[in-house]
Order: sequence, then C-alpha cells, then structure tokens
Amino acid sequence: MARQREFDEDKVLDAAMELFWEKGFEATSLSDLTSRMGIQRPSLYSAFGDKKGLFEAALRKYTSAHAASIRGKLQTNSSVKEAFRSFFENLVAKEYGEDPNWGCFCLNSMVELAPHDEKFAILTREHQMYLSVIFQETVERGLRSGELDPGINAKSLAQTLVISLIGLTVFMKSRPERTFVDNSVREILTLLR
Amino acid sequence: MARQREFDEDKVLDAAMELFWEKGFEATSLSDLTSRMGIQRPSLYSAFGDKKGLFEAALRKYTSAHAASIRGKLQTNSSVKEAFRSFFENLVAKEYGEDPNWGCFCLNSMVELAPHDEKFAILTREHQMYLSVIFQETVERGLRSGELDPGINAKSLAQTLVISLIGLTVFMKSRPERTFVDNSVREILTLLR
DNA sequence: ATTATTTTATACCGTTCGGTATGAAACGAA
DNA sequence: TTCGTTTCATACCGAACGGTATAAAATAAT
Repeated sequence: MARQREFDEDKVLDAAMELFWEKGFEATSLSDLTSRMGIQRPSLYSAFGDKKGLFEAALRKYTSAHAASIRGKLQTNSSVKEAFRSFFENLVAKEYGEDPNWGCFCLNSMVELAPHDEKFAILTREHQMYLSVIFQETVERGLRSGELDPGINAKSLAQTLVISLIGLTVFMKSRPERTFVDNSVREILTLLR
Repeated sequence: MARQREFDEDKVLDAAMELFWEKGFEATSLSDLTSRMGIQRPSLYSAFGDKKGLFEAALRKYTSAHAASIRGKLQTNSSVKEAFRSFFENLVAKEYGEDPNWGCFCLNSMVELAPHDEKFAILTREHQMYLSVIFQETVERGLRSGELDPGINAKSLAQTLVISLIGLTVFMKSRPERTFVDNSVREILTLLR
C-alpha cells in the first residue's frame, strides 16, 4: 500500500558499476552517480544506504558475473590447454580492442581500497581465491584426462595462473605494446606442460 | 639576493611520496600533504606547481629509486636463479612483514591514473619496461654463464617475470594467505630452467 | 473518496576541496 | 642602511563534496 519504485534497482546498479569501474571510488561523485543512474539522491540513499554501500553492491554484482563468465569460458573447450590458451588470448584481444581500458573492477578496488578497508580486502581477496578454485578444477580435469603432466601440482599452477591474470590485467591498463603481453601469455602457458 | 628556502625540497618530496603511496592521488588532500610535509600551501605550489605536479615529482622519484634498488638486488648474487629466487622471496617476506602494506606506488598509480591520463600511462608503463630490461640483462647473464637453458628466450622470460611481479604485488595488497603467494613464487621460478 | 505509506523532486546543510591574494619576514646587493 | 626580491604564514576564494530535511506526487487498502 504505497507508491511503487520508478527505477529498476538492477539497472541503476549496473550504471553505478560502470562508473565506479571506470573512475574508482574516490573520483566518482554522487552527482556523477545520480546523473548516470537516472535517479535522485534520496532514491539512491534509500536503496543502497550510502556511497560505500552502493560501491559494495556494485562490486559484488561485478565479481559474481565475472566469476560466472570465466567459469563458462573455461568449460567450453574440452582441451584444458586450449581452454586456457583461448581464455588468455581473448582477454588480451578484448583489452586491446576497447579504448580506453578500465581493467578489472575487482582489481581496481583491491588496489584502491583493500589496504584501507578490511571489508574490501576480504571481498577482493575472496574473489581471487574463487578464481583460483575455478582454475584448479580446470587443471584437475586436464590431469584426469591425461592431457596434462601428472607431475603438475594443480593448486600451485592454478594460483600462479591467477597471479599471471592479475599481472596481465593491471599491466594492460598502461597500454603497453602488445608483443610484451603476447610474449608473456605464451610463456605462462608453457607452465601447462 | 633574496630570502632562502626553509625546507629541503627533497625531504618534503619524500613526505609527499609516502602519503600518495599510501592513499593514492584522489584520496590525498592538500591539507594532508601540507601537514605531513611540514610546509604551507604557497610553498608547495611554488615548488611543485600543483597537486598533480607534486604527484608526478613524487612518482618519478619513486620509480627511479625503485629501479635502482631492484637492479642492485639482482646484481649481488652470482647465480641468476638464486638472484631471482631471493628477489621474489624477499619481496614476499617484506610485504608480509609490514602492516599494513601499500604495495608499489607505481602500480597503484597505474591502476588509478593510467587510463585517465596519458602522461601517467607512459610514466608507469616505461617503468615496467625498464624493469623488464633489468630482468632481461640478468637472464642473459645466466645464459652466457651457461647456468640457464640455452633454449630460453631472455626477453619473453623477463617480460613474464615482470607480469608475475605485478600480479604478486597487487594480490598481496589484499593480504592473502602466504602459502598462495609462496606456491606461485615457486612455480614462477620453474620458468628459469 | 479518504487515508496511510512510500517514493519522488527540490532545495539545502555544513564541511572540505584545490588553489590563491596579501602582506609581513628574511635575506643579498648596493 | 636601504632597497629589491623571494619565501613565509594567514586568511580567504568559489566550487564541489557527501548527505539529508521537506513536502508534493503517487499508490493501495479501507
């Protein structure tokens, strides 16, 4: 028995996510947000609490979608080596296709907020842990099928691939020459012997 | 024929560097800066131009010292494998010793500013390029001495080590369990076969 | 139609932002 | 000592910040 919302909470959260992803937490103002989200301040505050609450909601939505996307990409290919190869190569191709390139929202947040806010340290760290589990499951699939060398330590390799993914993603924010990144990808993939 | 400066430009720049390193560009206010640097605003503006000019001066000072430090560490050990091993292990030990952990000022800046400011994209990218040259020279030393497998591509390996360094440094900002990082370091070092 | 409840839009709050005008204090040269 | 120059400290600028008080508009139940 009341007035109904005129905005779709999920839609405006996407708009906020884009903005935070692009500019980070501090550099994004409430005026930026309300104008891009198409709602007024009181609506924003009643729906998400405050600026940091909105940021957290946006980041949680991002990590959830990001993890699902990566899991999907790694499952499409029956060959594990091929799956990782196309995953990393598509990652690079995508970042060089877009201009400019905002990197990964979760890593941006890890750099900006994790050392100052334990909640975001946990949130961003747990996302990387989850990615390492996805990677590990994929490596173990390759071990079971015999595609990968049985001497491989699935967990260590998966964790190293996460570190490599982070390094590549962050470094590409500075738009280095593509050969640098291509060389690294090729080298990293040799760990999947 | 005039009044002399009462502050040491190099000293106050160090103070600014620490603050920007810790909090980033946006989250650091001029009041933060002047209070930590121990000078007044007009002195800051006359010496460094504006906030971004001060930030750039601080970052240049950081990258220069950072590169020299890394070059020094890699030269101390006659064994190249041992040099990289101790380099990465000390990196990890140092980050876990300090609490909290501000990561690398250059990488923090790459994430926060590179996509929005071409000057900082270049500055941070060039620093990584320089690190890759230092790494490459070290790998080539190992090739010449016969310590490393002649099949190794020095440039690709060096670039991959830079990517790994970036990934490790950024990930450690979220204070993950140390075994994760240790596993990755061990795995990465296997590339130095 | 009236009423209770929620969301909307506007306008505003005190605070802090990056940056600067101003004049006194401290020098070196004459 | 006087003068010209530079740096110092203070105080201030308009603008933007994150957040909220207020009341009109819109709904569903009575």
